[in-house]
Parts: sequence; C-alpha cells; structure tokens
Amino acid sequence: MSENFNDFYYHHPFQDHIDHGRNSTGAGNSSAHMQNSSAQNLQVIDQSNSYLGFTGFLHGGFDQSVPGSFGSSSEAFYAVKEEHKPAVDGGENPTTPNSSISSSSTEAAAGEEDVSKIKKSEGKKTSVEDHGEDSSSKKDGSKCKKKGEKKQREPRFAFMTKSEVDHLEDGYRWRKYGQKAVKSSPYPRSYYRCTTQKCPVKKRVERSYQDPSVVITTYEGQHNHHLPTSLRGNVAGIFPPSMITPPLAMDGPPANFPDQEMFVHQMNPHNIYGYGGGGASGVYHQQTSFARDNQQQYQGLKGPKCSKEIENLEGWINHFFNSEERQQFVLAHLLLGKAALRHSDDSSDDLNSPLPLMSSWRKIHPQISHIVGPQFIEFTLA
DNA sequence: CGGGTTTGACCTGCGC
DNA sequence: GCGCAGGTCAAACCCG
Ligand SMILES: [Zn+2]
Repeated sequence: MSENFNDFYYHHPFQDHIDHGRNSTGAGNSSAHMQNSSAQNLQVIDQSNSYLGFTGFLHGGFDQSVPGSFGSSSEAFYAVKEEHKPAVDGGENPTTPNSSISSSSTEAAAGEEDVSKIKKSEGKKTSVEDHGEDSSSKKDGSKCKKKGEKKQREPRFAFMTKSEVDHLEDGYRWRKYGQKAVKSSPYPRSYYRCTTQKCPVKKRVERSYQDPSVVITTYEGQHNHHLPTSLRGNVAGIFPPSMITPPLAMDGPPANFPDQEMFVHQMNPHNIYGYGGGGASGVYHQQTSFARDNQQQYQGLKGPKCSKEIENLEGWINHFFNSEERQQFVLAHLLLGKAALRHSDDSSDDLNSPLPLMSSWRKIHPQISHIVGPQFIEFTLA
C-alpha cells in the first residue's frame, strides 16, 4: 500500500547519494531466454493505484511552440508512464479506477543520464587494424576517424518498465558488451548490442535508483533485420507479423519524429512473455487506468498542449501502424501516449470515468479491437 | 569449441 | 592538464 512510486518523477538532480550498498550487479539472469525470471517476479508489482501520465517534451522536432523552455538541443522527450497492479488473478477486481492525467508544467528535464547526456560522438572504433607490426598498445588511441564520418547518435527510445528482471526480453538477441557503475546510483548500467551481424542497434539497461523496481531500457538505432525466428514466438503474439517484417519499407514517415524519445512505461512482463501463446493476432496487452489523485506527484510529467504535438504523435501512430515498421514498442507507447494526451487535453470528458472504455479507445485508434475489463485493455493491432 | 558474460583497461568529451 | 563519467574493447571466463 505504500505507494513509494511517487518519485517516478524522472530526472532528478544529483543530490541523492543513495549509495546504500551496491545492489548485486548484473543479477546474472541475463540468459537470452527470459522465461525463467519473467513470470514469477512480476507478482511483486502490486500497487494500489494505477495511473498514467504522458509527457510531451520536444524540441527541434518542430518549432518549439511549446511554452516551456525544454531541453536544449534537438532532443525530444516523451514520457508515458503508467502504474498498474496485477488485478488479474482469478478474474478481475476493478478497483474503482480513477482517471486522470498529470500535467504540470515543469521543465521535464529529460532524464539526465539517459537522454540529455547523449553525446554526439562515439564512433571511435576502428575496424581497420592496419597498423604495423608492433602496435603494442592495445586499441591505442590512434583511431583514424574518417572525416566527418562520425556516427551521430541515432534516435533513442527509453522505456521504464517496472520489473524485477533487469534484462527484458524484446524478441531480439543481445550480447552484453559492457557494464558500468552509474554515477549516483547503486545500480550498474549494462550495455548490449544486437547480435545480428551488421545490426547497429544497441541498448542500455539500468535500474532506476529512484525506484529500484523500475528498469530503464534505452534502445538506440533501428534493427535492419527481422526478429530472430527462434525468438519470434515470444513476441509474435504481441504484435502482428506485419510489424515484425522489413523495416526499410518505410514510406516516408513524418519528418518530424523527434530525435530522441523517452518513454516511461511500465508494463507487466507477463504480458510480453506469457503472451506468445496466441501467436495468431498481434495483441498488446496493456493495463491502464488513471488515478487523479496522484496527479500532483508527477510534476515532471505534463501533457502535450500544442496541437502540433498531437498531430505529430498522430502521424507517427499511423505510420507505425500502417507501415512495416517494426518498432512495436514505439507504437504501443505512442498509443498510450495518445490516450493520455487525449484524456488530458480533452477535459470535456469526465476524467472520472476510466479510460478503458471502448469508445474512448476507439477514438484513440480505430483499430483497437476490444477491451478486457476496466483496467485491462487489449489492443489488437491487426 | 562456439557464443555469451565478466571485468578491468582504455577512450573521449567535458567541466574545472 | 586533470579527473570524472559515460561508453567500448577485449582477454579471460563460463557453460551447454
Ligand atoms: Zn538487430
């Protein structure tokens, strides 16, 4: 009952020296086949309230008609957050889901270590080992950076997921290539790279030091291949095959997709893993509801106010929905974001009613097939 | 053995 | 220039 998640509030100045011991690092369960740790732990997530917030935080994506003085460079920050509680077992016990969207005007300050600190250069590796014979120095700093060929940071997508498992299964295979201690956090950050050859995608995984139950996964880059067949089954049930296929088929997505995105998302791993069963239709199981009284807790969250943001979001939702884009997570989050957005913006609706109403979701996106219970929605993306 | 994880060294950008 | 912090590398391990 102790809702200690009020600190979800993203970035935080660094003045918390929470160096209480060090969490046992990697936790080791990073086996490619998640199953093991996925299911059991999620039970832990037992909040008494549910809420969802959406934060639109962009800059550079399009004219900064957004009031607040956000970010600094061309960064965008979106945050969708939701808390849920496994009210499933045995059926559902709707606990009077309140609905509300937190929207404060705080400079969301993109996650300090996640988004804002993205540096531009990192292409240091030199795959050309042409040096002479000696070259005793290992990697040596003499990297011949190809002129202006510096790889710029690609879009990043960060997800905050409430989970006991550090490394969440997402359908792709990853190889860990590093781990570092995070500045003011007892938890380490792990670096992974997609094992598919030639695929540039990387991701970082770290546990929030503010809320240890939350895992922050940051993806960088786009896969240039489809999901490994071996693992496909695990997510096939979540997203339609059409979204797991060729990426390059993009038909000109809205040009204003933010450079970086931050999604604060909390979902039940159960939905992801345990869902593969179906495999037939793409279903994204998401529990959602709103709690208005939590509102003030999220000063860092705010709903988008300018219609531009909405259009932008809309454009992307459609894009990901219609194209072969396989950013399933992105779509899921965009939908969630839109839902939140709609709710906050459209205050004409009674915020007291739970969002999970067919009519509500229909408005958000027509393709959503049906809803399961007041706190559980089922997006059938097909 | 092949493929993934560990883990300390090494790089690099940045602020002081 | 130094030191810090985020990122990478890669040799040493681990494990099926
Ligand atoms: Zn990949």
